[in-house]
Amino acid sequence: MAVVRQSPNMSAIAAALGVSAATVSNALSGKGRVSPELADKVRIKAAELGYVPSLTARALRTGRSGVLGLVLPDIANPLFPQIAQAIENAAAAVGYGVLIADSRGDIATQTEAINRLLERGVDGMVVVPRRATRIADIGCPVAVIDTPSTPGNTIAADHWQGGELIGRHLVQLGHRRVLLIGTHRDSNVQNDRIGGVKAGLGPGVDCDTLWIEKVEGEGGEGCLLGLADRVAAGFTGFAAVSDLSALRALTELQRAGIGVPERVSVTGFDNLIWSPVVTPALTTVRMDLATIADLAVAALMRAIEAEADADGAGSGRVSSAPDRVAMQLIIRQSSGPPGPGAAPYPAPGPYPLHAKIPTHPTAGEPQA
Amino acid sequence: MAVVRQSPNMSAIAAALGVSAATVSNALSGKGRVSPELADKVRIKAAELGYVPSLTARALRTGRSGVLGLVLPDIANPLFPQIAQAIENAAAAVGYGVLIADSRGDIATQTEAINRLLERGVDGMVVVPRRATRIADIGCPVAVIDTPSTPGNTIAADHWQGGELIGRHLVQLGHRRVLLIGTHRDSNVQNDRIGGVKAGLGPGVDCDTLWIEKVEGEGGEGCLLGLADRVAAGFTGFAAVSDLSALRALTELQRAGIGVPERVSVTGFDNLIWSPVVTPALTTVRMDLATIADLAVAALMRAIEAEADADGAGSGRVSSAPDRVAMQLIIRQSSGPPGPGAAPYPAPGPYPLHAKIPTHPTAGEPQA
DNA sequence: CTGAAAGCGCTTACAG
DNA sequence: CTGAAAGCGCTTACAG
Repeated sequence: MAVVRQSPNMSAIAAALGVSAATVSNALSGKGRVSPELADKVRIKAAELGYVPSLTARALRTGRSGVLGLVLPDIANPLFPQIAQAIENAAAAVGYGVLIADSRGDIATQTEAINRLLERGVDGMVVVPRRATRIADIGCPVAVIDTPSTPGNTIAADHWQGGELIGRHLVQLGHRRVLLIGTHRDSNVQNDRIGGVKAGLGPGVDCDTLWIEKVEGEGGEGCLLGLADRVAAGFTGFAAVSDLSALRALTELQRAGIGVPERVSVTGFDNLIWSPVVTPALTTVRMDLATIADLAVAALMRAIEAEADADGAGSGRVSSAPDRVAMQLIIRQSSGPPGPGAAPYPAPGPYPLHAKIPTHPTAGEPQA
Repeated sequence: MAVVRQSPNMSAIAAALGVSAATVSNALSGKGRVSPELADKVRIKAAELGYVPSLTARALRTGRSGVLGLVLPDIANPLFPQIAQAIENAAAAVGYGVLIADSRGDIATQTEAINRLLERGVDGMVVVPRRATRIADIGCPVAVIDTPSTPGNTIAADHWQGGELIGRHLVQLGHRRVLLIGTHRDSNVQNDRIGGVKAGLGPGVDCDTLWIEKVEGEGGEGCLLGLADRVAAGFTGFAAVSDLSALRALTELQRAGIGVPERVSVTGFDNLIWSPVVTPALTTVRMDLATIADLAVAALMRAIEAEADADGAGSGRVSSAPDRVAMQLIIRQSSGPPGPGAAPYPAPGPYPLHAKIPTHPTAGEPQA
């Protein structure tokens, strides 16, 4: 029962050329020791035959799989797509593949997920730890993306500095009473962001923090945050520590008839997909995920190299020189001067119509 | 230069027990041919030594990698997390790993992504094709998740039926003039959904379709859809074909001072993360992604088996008996009877305060 | 500059 | 019921 071969192997190329497999290997890997002419012939023949190297065989031989694991705290997190995309790109750029593992927000599952990845022989892994979790030393290099203030962190966005950006922005707008909105008291990311916002606001601003303990759970649905009361109490700035909370705040305020941004400002974090399209568009701050991913992968590559050289298990958390990358403020319409009439905000209407309205839209065919 | 061994191999177990590696293999795989007692001894010794099988070696030997590829049209799609999670879980349940590939919404990149996966030796792949794209036969089994009406589709949510659910809901609420909102004319998914909504609304309802051509591009930001004019023109139902568009519609209407759901209803699609938390919470329809993923993976497993048996390349698109799975309507506050005062919707206030407000919130430490 | 040989860790006919 | 042997496709010292 011969295995179905999808493409020729090195021996086939070697046979076709009357040389040895070792020579084909050397020629293709470009590690020298083969005359330029022969190397060319080999390359040409390989292309001609549609040769695709077996990464599995290479992995078995070299002990390196060429695969990185990505474990995320909660795959349902709206930030996940961006992180996954950034890591996948960074990994692909250095010839690595990415195996995903979902930890479903659960600590036990996170450990299982890591083990599954280990069994599959990943050379290293990127983990975005579930909040309030530390990653133990496992059998391979690990790059942790959390916050700069977390022990064991490898690389992360500078959440504190991002918070400062928001704080300064709000104070410049003239806000003097700001409500911070977070969802998880035990999240390092959120605490850093909140610390940063307060620092950015400075001592002259009165602020309070509202923790929405379970934004997702049953009962979280449709439960209002009491923001209208806050407005009545004099709050004019609402700085959510995530775009999801910001959206929640924005819609609640609008629903209560409170003008954003004429009367109050709302800001978020992370520049999630909806932030540019809601009305008013959400002021937020974004992470440079591409850079973070590049640095995380680079750190992993260094550790993997080192492990191979040192022969000893260089496994463990990996660190890199700059452990934080700056966040960037994106000012949109949801933040403006406090108080009625303070800003010349473009009134809602007339509405520019940028979309075409077909008279006879085409529909797909039903299959029933 | 011995490779760093993280765990003993079969030979080590065999040596420790004075038996052959073949016997260890047979005992561990449970494929019989080993006395129960010996098998037990082997298992115990394996556990004792912390044996972890090398999936790479197994892959090389059997020609099966135990890995599935997942290629997504646009990893930034907010639905991605749910799909990835569902596929990862379904795959893990049958002992498979999942390698991701990002096609960045680009057709050429989609092909590259597929090739990268192929080179890594995936046994099969799940692809959610970019809209208006067909997946050519590649060298391995492929499960396509698109729409039941798309040729080559393996399994998908019944988008048309989901649309019908929305249509019927709106017509029951009394809406007689409905605006459908979509973003991509060439999307089979959106066209099926729109067809379904129209079918559900029936002939008695007047409807029109608004295509927001580039919701993401520059210039899409903050550009209003002219919904207030639509309301003035008598539209009371706004059925978006995605929750993102629904959110856009909802906030635009709110911003214009139009009460949702007292005056108009807004509905979405997909039950994305924000739909339960906005105010008013979004009525939407959800796919049963877990079932879809299970069926896709099961179809792939069958094809992989068949390929091994048939010896010939059974590669190509895979089909399964039921190619569609029903969608489920989730009624929330954003949809209600049309016209002012028609519904006893709970007025915005007094606000129940379900969140605790700490006096001295703890902040993380700045690292500057 | 090129080749023969060994070996990564498994699984699988085949013999005993 | 158990073992010796071959081999998946590579890479890497080591000889020539």
